[in-house]
Formats: sequence, structure tokens, C-alpha cells
Amino acid sequence: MSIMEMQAMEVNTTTAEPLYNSTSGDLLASNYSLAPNTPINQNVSLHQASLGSCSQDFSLFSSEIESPSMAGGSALLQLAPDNSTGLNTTFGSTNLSGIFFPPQLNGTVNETAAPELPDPLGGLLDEAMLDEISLMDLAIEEGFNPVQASQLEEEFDSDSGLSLDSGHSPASLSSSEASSSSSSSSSSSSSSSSSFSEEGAVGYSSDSENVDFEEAEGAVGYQPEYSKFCRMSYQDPSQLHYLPYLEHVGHNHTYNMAPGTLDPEEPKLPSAGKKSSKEKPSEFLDKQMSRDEHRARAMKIPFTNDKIINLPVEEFNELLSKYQLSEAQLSLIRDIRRRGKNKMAAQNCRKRKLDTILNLERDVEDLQRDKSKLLREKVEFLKSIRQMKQKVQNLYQEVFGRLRDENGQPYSPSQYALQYGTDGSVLLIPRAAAATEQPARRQDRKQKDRRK
DNA sequence: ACTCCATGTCATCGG
DNA sequence: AGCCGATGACATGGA
Repeated sequence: MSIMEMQAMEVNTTTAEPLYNSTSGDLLASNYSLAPNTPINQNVSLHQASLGSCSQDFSLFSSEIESPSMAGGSALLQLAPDNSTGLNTTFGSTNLSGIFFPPQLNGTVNETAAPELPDPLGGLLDEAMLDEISLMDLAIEEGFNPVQASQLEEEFDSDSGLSLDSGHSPASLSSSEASSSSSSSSSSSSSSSSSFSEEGAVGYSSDSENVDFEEAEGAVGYQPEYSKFCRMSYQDPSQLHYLPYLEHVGHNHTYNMAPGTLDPEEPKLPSAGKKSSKEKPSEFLDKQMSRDEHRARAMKIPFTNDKIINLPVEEFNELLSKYQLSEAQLSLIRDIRRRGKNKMAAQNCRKRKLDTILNLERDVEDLQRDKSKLLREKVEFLKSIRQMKQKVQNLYQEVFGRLRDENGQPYSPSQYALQYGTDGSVLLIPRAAAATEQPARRQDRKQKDRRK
């Protein structure tokens, strides 16, 4: 309704108050009735006007029409409404000529309308049309199209709006995968094969104690959702049992390493058997080991890389204190611990980043749905406004066409127009006056008209 | 040969 | 001051 009011104001500069004060969207749809306290008045020029034969079935106004003689020279024709509540409306001081003056009326009356007279209602309707056009332009411009709208409408109809189908949500899928991953990683401790297991778990598994995965898990606190982006090895935990040895195959990151720490057993040549099927078992096991594991073995570190990496600080220091280790060994152990922890941190960081992207994409989808829904609602509102305006126009024609002057003649729509008063009255005023009247002078005009 | 992707690693920052 | 996690940047190797 505010849109309509604004549009009406754009056309009728004299409009100062809401045309309607109704919360009902179909305020004019039920019938053309006025609330009991909204009499329609005519100004003095209609002091002998009558509604003629319209009283019997004219639902807008009751047949109770103030007698011209009763009003005397300053007749204020009161068109008492019936008691219908269909239009519980307070008519403001609105120039009805601007809103209601029907363009068709110009051709239906005997008197010729002035050519300079505007066609306000038609303008309003055109404006509404323009609104829709501009809306559609906007919609198309921003990715909204009727096909999409219809699809969305079906979607909303079936899905009650914006909530995403959790069954289709990557989050739900990924969360289940995440849980399975978690259980997988925790249950794979005996095999030491999870990609979460880190180097220590993979490296010395053949000749050292099993990995304590409870500790390892304690170090990995983040259990993010698995997303569609997660094409990393831990996306499908079930595969981790079969492919752990591939995790570090061929990776030969030797930068930042002191030459003396290079593991002689570490495979350095890219041509050294790319096909695992042709490798000896010892080479196969070697390739399961990370570089740090090779280094640790070369430096004869007496405990697993997994412990080096995952033990709490106190236990780690306690472990170191139990052995007599050279400075090179201690340095390597510290590097192994640092790299191992950072490797886990990097994995978690990447998973977090992917999840963030996924969540943002879902947010974008939600917002796009919101936007599409609002656009469709706007279209519907504009349609409703257009229909209401049409009904108002019809009402205006009907009311105006049934008014009669003292001679029983209809009023010329080119010379007279209906106008709302601030007190809820409706005045019939000369068109020239209606066109030039300023809101500030409205009361004066009313008085002046009454004196006519 | 080249690109893309996953991963490891380092440097750095902030708690 | 040192530890530690987070993260950007870079390197590396596989597909």
C-alpha cells in the first residue's frame, strides 16, 4: 500500500495523506463500500446534486442522500455509506481527480475533456507497469528469470522456503564422512595406515612398536566437515587402508636439509622404480617412510617419529631425557617434531579453508534464494496494486457517473473531479481548482467551495 | 611439456 | 623467551 501511495503521490502532488488506511490487501475487492464514518461530501457546487437512480443498487453509497434543501445554500452533500466494512478507509485530503479520474470517462461524457488534462490513473497504471518492467529488468540483470522463478516457486511450494535440504547438503554428507573418517583414523592404529597417522606411524611400523593413536588424535583437534572440494587422500577414509604407502611416494623434499643428515637409504633417483610392482619388499617399505623417518632411521633415533611428533611436551622431554642423544640427533628430533606438527596443522588449515569456502557458497545460495523470493513477492504485490487501482478506477467512474447536478445532468469529468478531504469526506470540486490546489490551502479551498 | 592438484615444508604471526 | 597452532607462500611430485 505504501508503494501505491507513493505512486499516487507522484502523480498527484496534492496528495498528502494515505489514500487508504487499511491493512487488508483486498480492501476494494470485496465491495465498494465506505466505512460508516467516511461520508462522501460534495462541495457547494453540488448543493443540489443527487445520486438519482443509483440508490437502489449502488453499494458504495447508501441511498441516504442529504436533501439539497436541507443543506441549503451551503449544501454539503453527504453520501452516507452503508455499514459494510469492506472498505474501512479513511480518505485523506486527496485529489480524487488525480487518482480516480478515468481516462475512459473523457469519451463517455457529453462534454469534451480538456486536451491538457492529464490521465493520472492511466499514468499510475503505466507506472505500475513500468515498475514491473524495471523489476524484470533488474531481475534479469541480476540473474533472476521467469524460468528460475517458476522453479524456485515450485521449490518454495514444496520446501516451504529457504531451508536447504539437508539430505542434499554437502555438509550433511561430509559430516558423516568426517565421522567415519574419525572412526577410521582411530581404528586404524594397529595398522598404522591412516593418512592422519603421520610419519611416525607409517615409518617404523615394521620394526617398532605400534603407534599410540589416542595421543595422535589428541594432537589433531579439528574434525571438519568433508566437502566436495576435499579430493585429498582423507576424503575417503576407506581408501586409506589400502593406500597409505602412496602418501609419500616419490616425494623428495630435500631443501633446508643439512647434507650430513641426508639418509643414504632415502630414494633420491626419480628413476628408481616408479612402478611399485617391480620393487623389492624392502624398497616398498622404504617408500612408505617419509623423509624424516629415513632421517630418523639414519640417525638411529631410538623412538618413533610418531612419538616425537605427538607426545605432549612434558612426555616428549621426558623421553628425550631417557636417552643419551647427540646434538645432531636432538636437532633432527626437534625438526621432526616441528615438521610433523606443522604438517598436521597444514592439513587442518586446508580443511578449514575448504569448509569455509563451502559455507560461504551455501550462504550465497541462501541469499540468492532469498533474493529470488523477494523479487517474486514484489511482482505479486505489483500485480495486486495494479488490480486495486483498476478497481478504484472503476469505482470512481461509477460514483462520478451517477452524480447529478441540480438539473439532473451528469457532471463533466473534464470540469469536476472527486477529491478526498482530510476528515474523510469526498468533495466534488471543479477540476481547475483540483489541479491547482496546494495542500496547504486545501482547507481554505474547502471553505471557499462551500461558500459558492 | 605443461597444468592442476595434493601435500609437505618454511617463515611468520599471534596467543 | 619459548612453545605452539594457524596460515600464507613456496616447492615438489603425481595425474
